[in-house]
Amino acid sequence: MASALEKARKDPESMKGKILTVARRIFGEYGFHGTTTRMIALEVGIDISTLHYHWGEKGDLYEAVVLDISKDLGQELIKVEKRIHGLPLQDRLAISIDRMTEYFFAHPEISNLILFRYFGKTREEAGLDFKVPEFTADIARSMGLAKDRQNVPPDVMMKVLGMMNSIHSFVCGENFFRPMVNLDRGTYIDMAKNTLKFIHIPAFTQNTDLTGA
Amino acid sequence: MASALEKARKDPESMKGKILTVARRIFGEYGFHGTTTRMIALEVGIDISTLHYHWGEKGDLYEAVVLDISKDLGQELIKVEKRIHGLPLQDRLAISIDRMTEYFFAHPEISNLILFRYFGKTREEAGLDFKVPEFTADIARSMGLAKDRQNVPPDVMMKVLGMMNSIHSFVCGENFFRPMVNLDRGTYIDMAKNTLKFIHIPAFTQNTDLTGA
DNA sequence: ATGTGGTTCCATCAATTGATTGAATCGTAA
DNA sequence: TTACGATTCAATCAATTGATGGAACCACAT
Repeated sequence: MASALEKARKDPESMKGKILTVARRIFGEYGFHGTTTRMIALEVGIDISTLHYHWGEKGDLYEAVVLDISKDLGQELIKVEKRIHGLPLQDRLAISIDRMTEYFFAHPEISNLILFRYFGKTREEAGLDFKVPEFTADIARSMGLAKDRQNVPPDVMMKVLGMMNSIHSFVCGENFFRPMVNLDRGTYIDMAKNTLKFIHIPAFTQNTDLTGA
Repeated sequence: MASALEKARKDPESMKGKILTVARRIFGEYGFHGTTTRMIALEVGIDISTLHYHWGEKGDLYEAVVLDISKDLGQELIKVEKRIHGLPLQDRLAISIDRMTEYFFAHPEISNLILFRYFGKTREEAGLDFKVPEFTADIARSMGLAKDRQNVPPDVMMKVLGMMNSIHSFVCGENFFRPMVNLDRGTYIDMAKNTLKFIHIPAFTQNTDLTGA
């Protein structure tokens, strides 16, 4: 049933919505196994039975969170795509990196959950995924690096993945990295953006072909 | 007591050593909370009480794993540093990326645990860390991007962090990314290396200064 | 007020999990 | 062989955790 999720997404003030919001954050911070239903319920200020009443078992709530985030991300990607449509590659890259970085820093639980999904195994096999392959191919296409979303060359996929992962890394690693460079949050975000642009734009615009095996 | 760890490191065939080896992998795959002492014991083929006899409580074993990996990584960095000493920047970067990528792909649990350490919260506060700040500063210095390991400029720190994280991402994300690009392991690793060099070398060698706020 | 459907919480359960105890086992030196 | 320390395991405990049942509560139409 996507109806439960749709209702929660449309009415964030409802109990379903409040639980979903908190669950996104807690699952993002602690991962699936590190999160207990009691942690979420406590944060919302409700009993665990209320949580189960609305979302079923823990795994179902987690799937709802993944789906919720996947939808948000998809919407954001469409917005960015419209914004950059028709611009020269250099500008498309710069604007995309700025906006996506801004977006993920505003919603760090998205980056957190995506990285957890990539890297961490769950004891019970997880069925649902983040549509990362589709999103990645879409980004490649909207960047003008591939004609259509099918048949994106592997090296382009790798570059796009590398770029997205770089953003996620700076977002998820903020608690760890920011004390290292001793910057306030705003400056850290700006520096992340500039570093990302500085690093990744040349990778897509330079002509030298080093990617051949 | 570092003596227990030292013994395990010197004699990987000992029970302490076998447990440590398995623990590295399992903790890396499932994270701290996702790993149970029974999973480790089962894999080693022993009883959990034997595991506790050798390593104390779960958190102690995890700390030993972190310390173990930190030492391995430190040794590898020293090797790389010797290898690239005196070479021009371009070569230092290329060789470092090749070797570090090769190394992490050969020991993916190191990348896994580092990323878990960065990104995931543990319910009980973890005391020990990976000496990432020191390592990062060391890398910056050995790259010739800073005079000494103190006072590495923030933008250089960010670039180095970005580079290291990119490597970890390709390593940790292999199970997720490789099916997307449909490559065998060797080709995937080669393409990761080339992509990393292609992306990061220009970031350190080009003159354009985009990092200023 | 009365009933009804939807919601919430208290009490509780079963399974999992980290950890310990005490008995058995093994290697080895006397 | 015997004795002793080190190691291993079966059995067990207490705490945590996911999940449920049933009573209480609430809003609202009749």
